[in-house]
Amino acid sequence: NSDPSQLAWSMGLNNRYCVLHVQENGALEKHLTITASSQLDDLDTELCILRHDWISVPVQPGDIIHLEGECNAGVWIIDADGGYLILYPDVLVSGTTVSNSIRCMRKAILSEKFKGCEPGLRPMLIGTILHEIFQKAGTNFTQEKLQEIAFSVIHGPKYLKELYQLNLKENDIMQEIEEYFHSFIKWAEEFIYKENHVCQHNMQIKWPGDEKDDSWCTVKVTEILDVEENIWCPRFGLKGKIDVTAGVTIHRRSTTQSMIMPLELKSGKESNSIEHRSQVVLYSLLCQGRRADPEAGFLLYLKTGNMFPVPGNRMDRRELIKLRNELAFYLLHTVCKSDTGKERTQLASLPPLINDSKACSYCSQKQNCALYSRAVEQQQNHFISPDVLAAVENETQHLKPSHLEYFHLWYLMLTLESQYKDGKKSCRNIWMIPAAEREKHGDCIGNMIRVECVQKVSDGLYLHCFQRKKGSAPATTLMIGDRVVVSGEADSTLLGLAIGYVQQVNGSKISCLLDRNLSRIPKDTIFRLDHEEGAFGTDAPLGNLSKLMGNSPASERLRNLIIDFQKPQFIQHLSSVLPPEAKETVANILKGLNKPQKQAMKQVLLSKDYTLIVGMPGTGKTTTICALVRILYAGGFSVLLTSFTHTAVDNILLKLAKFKVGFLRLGRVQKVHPAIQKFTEEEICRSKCIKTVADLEELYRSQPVVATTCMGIKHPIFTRKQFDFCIVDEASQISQPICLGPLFYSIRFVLVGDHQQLPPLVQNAEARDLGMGESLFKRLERNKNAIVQLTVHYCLVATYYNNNLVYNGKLECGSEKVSKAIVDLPNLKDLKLDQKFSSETWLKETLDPNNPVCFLNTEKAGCKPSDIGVISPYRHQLKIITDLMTSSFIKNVEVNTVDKYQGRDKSIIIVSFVRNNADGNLGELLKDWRRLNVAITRAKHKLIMLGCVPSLCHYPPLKKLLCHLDTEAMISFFCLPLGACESVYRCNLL
DNA sequence: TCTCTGCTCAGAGGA
Repeated sequence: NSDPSQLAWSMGLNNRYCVLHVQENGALEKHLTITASSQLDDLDTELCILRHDWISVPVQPGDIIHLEGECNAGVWIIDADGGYLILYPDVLVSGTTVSNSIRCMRKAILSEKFKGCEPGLRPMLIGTILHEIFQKAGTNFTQEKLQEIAFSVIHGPKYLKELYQLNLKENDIMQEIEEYFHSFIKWAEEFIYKENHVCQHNMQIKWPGDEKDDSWCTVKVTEILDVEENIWCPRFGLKGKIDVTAGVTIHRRSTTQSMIMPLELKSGKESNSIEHRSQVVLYSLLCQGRRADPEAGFLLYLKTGNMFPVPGNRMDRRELIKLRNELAFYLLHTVCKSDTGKERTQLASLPPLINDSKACSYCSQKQNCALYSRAVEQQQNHFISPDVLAAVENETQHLKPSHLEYFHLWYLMLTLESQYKDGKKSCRNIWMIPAAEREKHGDCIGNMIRVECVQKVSDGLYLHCFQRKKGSAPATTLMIGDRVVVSGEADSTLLGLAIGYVQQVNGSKISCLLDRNLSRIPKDTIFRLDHEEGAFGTDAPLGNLSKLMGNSPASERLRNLIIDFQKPQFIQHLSSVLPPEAKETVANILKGLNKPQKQAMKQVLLSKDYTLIVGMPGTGKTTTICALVRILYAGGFSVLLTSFTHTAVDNILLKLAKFKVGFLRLGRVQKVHPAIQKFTEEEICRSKCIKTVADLEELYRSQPVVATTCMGIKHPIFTRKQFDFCIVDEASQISQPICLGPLFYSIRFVLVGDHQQLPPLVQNAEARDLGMGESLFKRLERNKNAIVQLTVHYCLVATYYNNNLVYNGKLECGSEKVSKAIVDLPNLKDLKLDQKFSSETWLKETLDPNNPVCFLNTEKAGCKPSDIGVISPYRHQLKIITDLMTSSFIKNVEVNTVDKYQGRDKSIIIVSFVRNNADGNLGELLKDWRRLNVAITRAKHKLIMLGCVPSLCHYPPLKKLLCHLDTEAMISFFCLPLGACESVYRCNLL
């Protein structure tokens, strides 16, 4: 518990404590022994007494809390009349989540877990657009102006995709929007302050702290200070966006008061419901993260133009904070360890089911609710009422026990894995760790001021430029394209001002594209830019899992194939698959392929369910996929092409672009390979001037080949388009719930991979033990009839050693030419090695094309291997190599990890094994034979390996490799002399 | 022990 962040802010406004001890004191009180010190042996403790219904706060020893109220002689009293306790204040809960939890806390938690599971609805889109029109109007509410704004918003690029998704045309909603305008204008006339205009509207407000009953006031909005203001408030553990932040004058009892208040817009029915009012109460709390307590806010119904004042009463605030505490508890305690600590971690129960058949029948989370209850909580279900149990059964009756088990296991593994990551990359670092401290790790840049003007790029996209106030910028990992959070430094009221991406890094200047315009913030404000790594979201995989459990034919089919291992079916004859007019084109494409590749094409065409293509290194996987897409395209089929990473997707597209196959690339342009960017949706829309839903529909309809990452399937195109085939490349590296995503949108699928290479990365040991590293590719491999193997390789080096070691001699050589291929080094003769190297024969030998595999033994030399190499298992090693290369002006040599090299190759590869010690300690990374396999199969013509032979021999697979190379006399071993390191990376100059 | 890619977000209404 020496976490320095616990100490920060423990005094003053942010009374942050660690709970040491909890004592129930009868039914009326709970006593917490608390300390503001991080030193647990420190006796500096205080007492916090919880009374009344605060007793129910689920606080435990070890918890971090924040206290509001008064402390007298080391004693805090939190009761119905005074004080608040905020549990886990660093867990920021959004305002809507809290107000959603009023009726059903279980639903609020489920909505957090299964974000984005709910389909977009028409009233929601109308609501969003109305918000934007209102916010853009500022204080100019005339019919003409509103009409003009509405037209540009509806016909602008922002909502085009959403209109497509809901199958709406621009005119369909324009009319509905216009119906609101007279209410907008009515509101403006009543409330917006104008000179020489007597505003006569009065309203009744019972102000917090008013002793008398209601009092009448006149309310005028004098200024719109901000729209969509983003506030993070660790004081109350809340976050949210405020529709409109308004300067308001309130005239009552002959005094006039000016305040900054939140205004919440609602476009639906004028319900004045508890949820709506609660949202405003929460925003009045949230505002205190940035300015003085507004004590109240307003609820404005756009349909009628009526505005209601919502005071932030103590009672309402107290109840909402208690709800927030409970939510934070459930969000944090997702698993429970058994008492013995030896048993498996279990998933915790969610908040209990409510017994309200009407509310439940409308609930958007009812399927997930029932699913979790059946699959996870079944043991604890015995105290549920029979009718609720019946509803749960009914909602999940289409699922077999095997399906519930699959859901349970994956939910648990995903939870374990996300917990592991949450600790390190939490956004709380922004307010808990000073910028200077975070700078040391390269995660942040502080002491920045804004320079130059803010440029509006488009709606909600503003280019800002920051510069270090004094001196140069520190070494940072911040790179172009990284997500950053901009906050005020040393000013806790300016947390999370804007979020965006790094556009350019130029010495001490950094430009960022941000979601908000910061030009209104005082010029001398000092900012910090924090790198937002973003916790690995479980929402995408959980969403896919939830969908897999859905009661639809597509989900049922995938459940049968994936969970129950139903045998994939194939039809008998090709003749019925391809239209006659495509046969010639297909035959031509097939001509360029070898036998197993042709077999793969055939198998895919004959498949009714799925095909697995095992592509061992150098067997032309990319070529095969490319040919497959061309054949399917020629046959008139639509194809969805995906992989986990952008790089892998573009790898195939680069090859495909050479043929006459058009395709649509989805995804953020900055992440796409420059040569492929012209195929992205954004670029096509720009070049073809696509501005209407009809045009967009035509674009989507006209593209039979669509390529994106597995995570890119949230795109609207997938709500309306089905594909004949889905191809997933590098499938052996993708975890099951992610790989599932694209499969919902096609009739058949093809997984391409090689399970002898690296599996999906899993960090949590328990999740790994439970099988989280098993890819869908691996899982389905038990159905042998679905597998085709590409066995003819086009990579010389692979044959030399790897074949017999890993693939049991299955690989055969593609051609005579391949087996004799050597690297072409035309300038080798002319290469004038430095004087000091001329006598060193090892370098010449290493470069000799007739020595295709070399092992440079560093044992005798005692040289630091950290000076050499292109591929290495270790990041640190790569950093050192990169720095050395930069200082010697060697450019364009790709230095990367083994993991990142998977799926790619180069003519010459230098592998640096690094490990060199006497005790045989190899570390975990090199122990994975699959990583070794990847490392040594990346070279097409020449492989140079560097390592300490005696050290590496401690590791069986590597020893086997070395012995094999030795006995077959396929390898050239060289011992390095002292100081030879530098010259080795000079090889790359060739 | 040291391998890391994807993702805006919070809130848009309904009953």
